[in-house]
Amino acid sequence: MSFKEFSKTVMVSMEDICRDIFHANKGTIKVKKEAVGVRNLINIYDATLRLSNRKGFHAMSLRDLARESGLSLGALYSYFSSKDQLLGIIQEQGYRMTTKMLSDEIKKASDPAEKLEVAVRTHLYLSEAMQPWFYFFYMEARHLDKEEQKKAIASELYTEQLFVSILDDGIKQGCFRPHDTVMVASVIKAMLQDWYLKRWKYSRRKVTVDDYAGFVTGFIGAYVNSPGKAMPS
Amino acid sequence: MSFKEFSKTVMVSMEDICRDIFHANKGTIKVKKEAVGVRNLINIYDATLRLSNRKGFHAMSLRDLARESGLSLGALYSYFSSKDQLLGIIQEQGYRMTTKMLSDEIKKASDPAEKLEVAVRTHLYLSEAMQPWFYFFYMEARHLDKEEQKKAIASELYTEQLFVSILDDGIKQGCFRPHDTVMVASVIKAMLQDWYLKRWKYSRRKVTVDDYAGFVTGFIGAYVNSPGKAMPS
DNA sequence: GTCTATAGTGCGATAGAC
DNA sequence: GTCTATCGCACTATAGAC
Repeated sequence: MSFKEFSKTVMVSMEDICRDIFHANKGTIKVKKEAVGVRNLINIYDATLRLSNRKGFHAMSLRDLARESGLSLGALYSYFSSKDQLLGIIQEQGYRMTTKMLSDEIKKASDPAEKLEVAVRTHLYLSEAMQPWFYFFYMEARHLDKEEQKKAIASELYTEQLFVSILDDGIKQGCFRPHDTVMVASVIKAMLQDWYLKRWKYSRRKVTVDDYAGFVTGFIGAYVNSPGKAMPS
Repeated sequence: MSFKEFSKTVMVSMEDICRDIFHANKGTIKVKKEAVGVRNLINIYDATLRLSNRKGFHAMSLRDLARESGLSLGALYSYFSSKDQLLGIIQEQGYRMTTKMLSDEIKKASDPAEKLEVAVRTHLYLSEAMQPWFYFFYMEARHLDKEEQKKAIASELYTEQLFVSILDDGIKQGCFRPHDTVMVASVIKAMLQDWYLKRWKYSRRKVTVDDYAGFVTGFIGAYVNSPGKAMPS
């Protein structure tokens, strides 16, 4: 599957995400009409990601946000109860959505080698389609309160664990050579994260997400695949 | 060379760094006595890194910094002319020092395979010895003004280029198989950065920097080394 | 060289009109 | 449901005593 195909089938629109959040946070969102609420949430989150990813969530003032989203300062408070809560809502919704989509896609594959490639591709495609969200998750995680930081860490470890399981299975079934699966999963995550953290670099070089996915898959394969068991000199 | 040996021979003390900065910024630093100046710079930068890495540079107030460094608000302004300048000083000095140390160490090695391993190890050891600095460079780069952001990008690309050159040489000399050296250098950087960005994870797992260096070297080797030219299934 | 006190600014959050 | 006006506070930066 290429990124283009992925976009058509799996693509979640900003509107879907915001509708989800709208219903999940009926307690704090004072606006009752879905059409109005969702439309404004789109504006608000969109503006938040744009401003935060430029200069940091903390450096973004609610006055900035009001201007960029087209709402007034007062109106913003109909959609969240404090600036910190705004941060929390965006983060938490993000984990829920991305971990779910990743697990769902992996289940579709059968043998470990295929699962590994699907997991890599899906993660990259997701982060490509939702780059501002992923960048935000990574860079703003430390501004969460203690309780929510735990969720961020859990999310990181959960994704990593998906890769560990695939690798362990592959070794058991003999299609991967034995290796330290936790370490390999760690560096796989590092490579996947580099894609959305350094987008400026890859864009400049005209490396597409499909190029990157192909390269990373091959790079991992050279280490884990069993056939040429020859170790480096 | 292990990290322990590296620490003894190459280790730069906080004091050396601060003495460098003290002399390089005589213009803005109002204190004239070196002993006093350097001692307080150590306190200030140490406190800045500690507070910033916990909750972000922007979220750290100068009142926080005064408390943590043991100086008064007024005294702080004898060591920098604005909060933004403090950020700039720490960043710029960091690039200067780290790129220099990295280049110097690489020059000592002869053949490409050895150079590659030395570059990986040196980068990891440096970031281990100065973890708060490296974390700070990465996370606060976007809060720099435009001029200084260019320097940050240049620094990232310079380090990457060191790896590209080593890989290109290795291919030319036949000890590495032909491959996309720019892409390989990119993911090498991603793996090196993961070490200081996710220290909590590796500490928790009791992975030492020597463990990580050995693993990463082997992981790269599986892809670039020529002997077992067998490509994955 | 370091302190305390404070000027001046811009923030998050709220109240109440429409 | 959205607006404008404003409160109280915390911030960066400076002035002037010691």
